[in-house]
Amino acid sequence: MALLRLEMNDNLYLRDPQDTELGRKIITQSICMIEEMGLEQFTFKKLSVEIESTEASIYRYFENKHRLLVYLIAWYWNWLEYKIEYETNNVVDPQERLAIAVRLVGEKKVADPMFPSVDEVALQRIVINESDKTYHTKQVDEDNKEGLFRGFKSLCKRIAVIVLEINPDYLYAHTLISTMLEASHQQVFFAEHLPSLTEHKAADGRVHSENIVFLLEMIRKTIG
Amino acid sequence: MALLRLEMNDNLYLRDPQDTELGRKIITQSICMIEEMGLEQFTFKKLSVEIESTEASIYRYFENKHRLLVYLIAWYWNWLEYKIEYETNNVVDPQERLAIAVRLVGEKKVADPMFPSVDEVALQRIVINESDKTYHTKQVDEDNKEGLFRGFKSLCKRIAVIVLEINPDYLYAHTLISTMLEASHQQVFFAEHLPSLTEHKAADGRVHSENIVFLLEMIRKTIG
DNA sequence: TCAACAATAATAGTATTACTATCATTAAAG
DNA sequence: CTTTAATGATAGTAATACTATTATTGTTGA
Repeated sequence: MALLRLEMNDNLYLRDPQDTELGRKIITQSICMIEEMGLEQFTFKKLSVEIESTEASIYRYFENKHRLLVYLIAWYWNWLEYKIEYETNNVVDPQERLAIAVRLVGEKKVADPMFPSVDEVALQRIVINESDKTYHTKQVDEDNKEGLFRGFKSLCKRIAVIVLEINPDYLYAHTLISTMLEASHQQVFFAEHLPSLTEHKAADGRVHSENIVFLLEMIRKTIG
Repeated sequence: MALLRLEMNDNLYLRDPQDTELGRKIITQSICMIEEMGLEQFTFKKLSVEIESTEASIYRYFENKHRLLVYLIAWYWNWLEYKIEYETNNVVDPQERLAIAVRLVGEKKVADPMFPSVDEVALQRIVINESDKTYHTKQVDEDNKEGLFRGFKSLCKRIAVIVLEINPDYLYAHTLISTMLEASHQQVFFAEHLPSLTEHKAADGRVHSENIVFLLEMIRKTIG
């Protein structure tokens, strides 16, 4: 199987981590550590110890840990969009394409052999736990100008377009889809930590399948 | 007009800030500062300078700045629930009660003279920008056990009950309402900072009214 | 009226974090 | 085989998130 590389916005990094051994180690190990200890406990110092490198070297790849997080999350959305594109290709019925997209967004991910340096399972957990922190900052607007959130916006648009194909008169396609994208991880978090906020059950992977049903039904009924 | 005091969970603070002059100054000034500079830039040191007190004194009220944020957000949800209770009292039609609740959740807030030490306008901005940070931490579960999120959960339940009155067979009442509560501030944030994610327009207070229309319609159609 | 008690102020100090800077070493490319 | 790019080693800084100690003030109630 040929190895792919997702095209990432230049501004996400100082030096492209996909280019070097050290870069890939940064990605692999940071995913592992952020998932385990959470973003706040994670530091470049700790990471440098794990990968047997130095803080200074990591700083040559990413300006700071926020940028690294944004990179990881952006990678996830790019990957998801690629998968959606791939799996909806040649599917003519927009209802069916919508169902595929929602399933791909909501399902529990498994490792993708196409990208051996990325643990997609752990990365999805990071998205569930930390992704909102990428834009809830004082510098959102500058970060946005630099295109750091293009992945998420592009994914939202792609699904919104399907919605508009189904019902061209629906006024809130992007609003609805960004709401559902957020709910796709928020509800998993709620099921695990604040279960009274949702009917979904965290046990096994039930949350994901229940959530897919919920989200798809919500979209279909809402757009009529 | 009689001054009220919202009943807050004891675990939210070390010493009740509503009891003392200094406590109220902490609340008033921290709302102002967090809104202005964002949670990350905000520190107890800076706050102590503004209120002409000391870090140590503030630490006698709140364990740390995260707890202070949780307190403020909890206050907001308690306040909202109180308003909903008040305004839906004696309204028999559940559809009408739902509409009132969604309007109160989504509308742009104005200062409530009942609580002079709280700037509700600024506090709503904090909810929009920072509220997700209250639970996206490693200690969610302990915090939740201490009841720190009771306000939000209680509000969610109250509206979910209305949904179930309208359609007792709907399976995802809490899921849908927690989704809509999140969307109620997320969409405002998007309109202001990532406008391609939403049809809502940030100009004036349009986001709020457009969002109310969107959210109510989404709920109504989804529950059938 | 005074004692004692609670709240706060003043001050200092610590460990950790999030960097920045400098210079030495290694590895790869021309 | 030399130049240069990447990395390593090491050091240092300002800010943060606290904790601790002692002094001062203001209130209460005996």
